[in-house]
Amino acid sequence: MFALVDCNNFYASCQRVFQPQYNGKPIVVLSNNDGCVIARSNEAKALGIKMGAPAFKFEKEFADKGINVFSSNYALYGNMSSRVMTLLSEFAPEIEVYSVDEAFLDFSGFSYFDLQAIGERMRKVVYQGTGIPVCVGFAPTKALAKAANRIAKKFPQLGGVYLMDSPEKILKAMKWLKIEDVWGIGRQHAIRLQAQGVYNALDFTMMNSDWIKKNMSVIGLRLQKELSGIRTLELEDIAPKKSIACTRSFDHNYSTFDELKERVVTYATICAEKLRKQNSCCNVIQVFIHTNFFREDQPKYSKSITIDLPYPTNSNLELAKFAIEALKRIYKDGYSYKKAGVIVMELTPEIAKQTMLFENSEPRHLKLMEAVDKLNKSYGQQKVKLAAQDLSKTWKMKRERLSPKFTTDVKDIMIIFAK
DNA sequence: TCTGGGGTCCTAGGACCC
DNA sequence: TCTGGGGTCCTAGGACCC
Repeated sequence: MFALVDCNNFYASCQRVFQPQYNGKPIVVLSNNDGCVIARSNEAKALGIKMGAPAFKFEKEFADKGINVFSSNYALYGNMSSRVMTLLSEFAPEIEVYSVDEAFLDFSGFSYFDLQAIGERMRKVVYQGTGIPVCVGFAPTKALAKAANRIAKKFPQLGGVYLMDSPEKILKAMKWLKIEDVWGIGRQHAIRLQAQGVYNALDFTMMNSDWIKKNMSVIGLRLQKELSGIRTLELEDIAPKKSIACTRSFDHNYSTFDELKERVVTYATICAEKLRKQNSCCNVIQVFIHTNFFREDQPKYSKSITIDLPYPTNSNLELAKFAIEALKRIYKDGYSYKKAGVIVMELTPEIAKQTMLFENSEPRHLKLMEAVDKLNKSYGQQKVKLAAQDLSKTWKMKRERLSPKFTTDVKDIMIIFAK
């Protein structure tokens, strides 16, 4: 059996851990720039707040309904996530951290154990150790464990744990699970499947597999097997990333090359830093810029460019240089830009860099970057910058309702007075 | 005024090779 | 009248996930 453990309304729950006055109250968490809703507590869901709702359109509704709004605080969520995962990893020999708020655990060989009891114990231990509520679904395949978890979440009377351990239970669940809620079926596939008369997971398992292969590729076929109880997916190891990105919307429109250059250079250095963290170099860099897609009253422009690098690198200086080069080739005067991004691809291990015929094959700026990373680690992100990042400018993301970083910043650690 | 960010995988079709 | 066959690699685009 696999278990899928998923944190309930994760970001919203993180906000509550150190601010228990919001327990039982509706809260939402906004994306970067306080853009749109990306997490909701159950109370907020019940009040009809939709995922992805743009915050500025719902200001009034938030106020009227007494919904508490938070800017996203990724430092807090990341740290809470690793605490949850550490606790979970004690329960099974293998764990796959599938995302920031969920993990698969492999319980094969546990046939003489009481999985229901183990599930309940996981919930208790995680809640006690972190304050984060989780739900647990057990099933013979990963796709079914996803379904079991959904059932544990949807039916509170189950106590947060659902053990899908018999063909009857699987059948019942597959009848209940709507096709659009199946893990791996997105909007497009759901529409096409419904047109074929497939409305739930059971219909899908009984479907002609030629149609599935043709319209959903081998991924669809695998999913069909998974839902029929045939195991095709195993736990996956943590692999180094194949691409790394840093993309951001701006708090207001930018129109000059220099403003964009400052942003793009900063994004490039962030990519470089992430590369060094996983000991990779990149061989390709992509830069894009675009105007605000939502504005009908402004001229639209969107362009991206991909550049092959002459040598693999993870140096801030090198990547900044190539990013500026790329930006020069796509920047056009006369537009108001809303977003830019840098993506690095074709990653290779730092040690396996190809020796160059005409270039010095020594990895560039290795020592320098090591020093930069050390300084930034001690004194804070982006403390050491490139001159092209315009030191006088302090670029700010809109984060008007940011909570303290309760667990990752000494200044924000709570002080408790005991009488 | 104000609408997120970061990933993965698969396929078809074109270019190219011998 | 007649114009091969068998491959590989790369890219763009589409789908999905959190």
